Amino acid sequence: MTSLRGGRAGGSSPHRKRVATLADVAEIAGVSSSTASRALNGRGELADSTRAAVLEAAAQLDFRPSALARSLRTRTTFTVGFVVPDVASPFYAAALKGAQGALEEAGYRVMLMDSEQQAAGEIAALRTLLDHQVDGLLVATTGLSPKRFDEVTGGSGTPCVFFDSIIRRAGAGSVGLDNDPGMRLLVDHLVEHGHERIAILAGSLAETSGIERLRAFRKAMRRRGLAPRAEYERRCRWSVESATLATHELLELSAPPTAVVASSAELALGCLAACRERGLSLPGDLALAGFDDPYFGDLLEPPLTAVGYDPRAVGRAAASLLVEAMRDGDRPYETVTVPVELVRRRSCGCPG
Amino acid sequence: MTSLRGGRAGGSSPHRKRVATLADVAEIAGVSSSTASRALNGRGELADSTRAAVLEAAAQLDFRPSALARSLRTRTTFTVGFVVPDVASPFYAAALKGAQGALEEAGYRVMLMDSEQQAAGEIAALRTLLDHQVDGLLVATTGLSPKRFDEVTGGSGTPCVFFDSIIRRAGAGSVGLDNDPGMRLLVDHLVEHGHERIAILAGSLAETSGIERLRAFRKAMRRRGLAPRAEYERRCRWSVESATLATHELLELSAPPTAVVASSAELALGCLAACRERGLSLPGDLALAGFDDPYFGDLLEPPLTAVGYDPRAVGRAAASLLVEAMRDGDRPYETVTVPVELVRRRSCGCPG
DNA sequence: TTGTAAGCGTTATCAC
DNA sequence: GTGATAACGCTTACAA
Repeated sequence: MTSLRGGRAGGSSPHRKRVATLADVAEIAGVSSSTASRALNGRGELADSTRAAVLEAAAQLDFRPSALARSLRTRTTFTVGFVVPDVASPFYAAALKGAQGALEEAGYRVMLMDSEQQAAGEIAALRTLLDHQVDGLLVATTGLSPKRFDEVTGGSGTPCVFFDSIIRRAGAGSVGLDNDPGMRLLVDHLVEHGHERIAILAGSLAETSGIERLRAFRKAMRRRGLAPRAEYERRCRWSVESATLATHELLELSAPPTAVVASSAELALGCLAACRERGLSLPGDLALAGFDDPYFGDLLEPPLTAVGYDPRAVGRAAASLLVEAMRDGDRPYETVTVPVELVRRRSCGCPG
Repeated sequence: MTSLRGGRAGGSSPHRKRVATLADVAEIAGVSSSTASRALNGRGELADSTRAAVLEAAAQLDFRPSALARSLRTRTTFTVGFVVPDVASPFYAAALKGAQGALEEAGYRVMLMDSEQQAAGEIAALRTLLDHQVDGLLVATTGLSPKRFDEVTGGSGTPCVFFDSIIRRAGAGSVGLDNDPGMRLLVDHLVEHGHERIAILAGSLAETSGIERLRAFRKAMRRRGLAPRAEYERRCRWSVESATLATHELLELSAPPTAVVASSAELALGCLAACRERGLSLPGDLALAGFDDPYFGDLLEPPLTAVGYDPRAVGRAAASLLVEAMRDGDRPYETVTVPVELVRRRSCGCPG
């Protein structure tokens, strides 16, 4: 196959026929490039014959307009930036997929950046995206301060919609989850199973979902007459490993909890892993319920009781909000909340 | 908050200070824009004092060069296109993450497209990416013909590296998995557990991994003196649902298999789900082993025996190959194969 | 209905 | 060393 690459005159690839430009199309069609442009974009009135000629020339040359040149001129890229702490997380991957679909329908492409759960990464991502003149931003922040966020994006006026984790007083809208009711569902359910010593694997408190879920947990506990105990609140990074560690710590307490609530799918998985390492069986030795119902939640051992929601809907909603904001810069701030529901499976103590 | 948006002179956003351009920097520094450009890019020799002045002006204005304009001029975007059948699949999500890391290090950004497991989607994705003049392509093809692929990308000469699924005689390189040895590992192991009636949940045969794994399965069976039976070969789409269905069909055969090999994580999960629906218990009623070890494989019931590998390494390797190809267009075609290993857990019949 | 010309924000070539 | 000037490929007033 290397022999195929033999030809070398003019460029690295033998097949590279200099790609056609608008001027080429115009020339072949025998018109000026402005006319060609109009014909191709359906703007202005032109003679049917002219339009046909241009279209034919374009087809003949397999003309593809340069998105770069067009964007430079029109100051619109039809590209939106998507920033998440971790694309490999099932939640963000699904949200991305949902957003993709909605954006594509509206004619937008997505440029993806992974902040690696770090403020510095997020800032770099935003900078890059703005340098590329994205028309809008979809971000699940790792917890930037409003001030910092403004410093980075302030000048551009690029609309931004937050999802999952929000920056206050910033952006054109946000979509979040029903964190408070969700947590309450979890706690109430565990309490109904007779638990009182309930611990929480909380996520990073730099992020909205981390904070809100922890607060909601405390509130739900109090509402049930249960005092939240500091040693039962375990702050983790949003990773399986981090939760495994935290669960071990919890289980080594002199009065270990009888149930735990995990703030995310990763954290629930970590809890499961820790129990397996210790030879504990759920829900007998420890009951577990999580916020986030991963698509394989049903196939785990034990099947995971969790608060579920449609992660794609989150992405989709955020994308819709953004599209609206991009089309009309002066819309009021809008918030969407995606509903959640309790999925009872065995890990909490419910029958299989 | 709406009240904050009051100011209206000059634009939709009150804060939008017209972003600085190179010309602005040049003016403040008291030099021409060519000099400013050189100073900022460290090209050519210039007086230290001049460089300092330019740098200061740039800092003062918070100057950010327009990636668009630069790309238009230099014909390089430092962007690579990434095309996969389904971003939400854990494998592709992980591969993406791996590629991201490697590309970012080399100074590239990624533009992501989801082909939705369809040739049409893939073609559209490639077109869009090329319209944006990406410098390179990373694609897990859904099975385009070499001809079709060439028609779409041919003119551009843009280097392309395939991963997971390959198009023959196309692209600058590819990274795949050790499909043949992997399948053999799976089949041999099941045979050692005493199975003879082994079925396969094969993926789409339009894709390399689907075909190669099916072929490898047959080969491994024959090597063990077992004749592959047509009714034990079930072709699926790469989805949990599709595999659930196929498993039910398998189980309704008059002589159902005693073991099944799944060609991907999704397919293994589908098999698990079907068994659960039928109240069957693994590995007693049916043994299962899969190609692909999802990160939660250990926490399933039963824990999944599988051929595992590092999905991020796949992305990373593909990205490295691509970076090399982008830097030097005339490198010979290169292939990387990522090794696999058998992870014995309980679903095959091994002790927990 | 169509053409001319200016310009989007850079970098590259060539003088000075 | 530094500055004009001409692209890069497109859109869009403004003229004709």
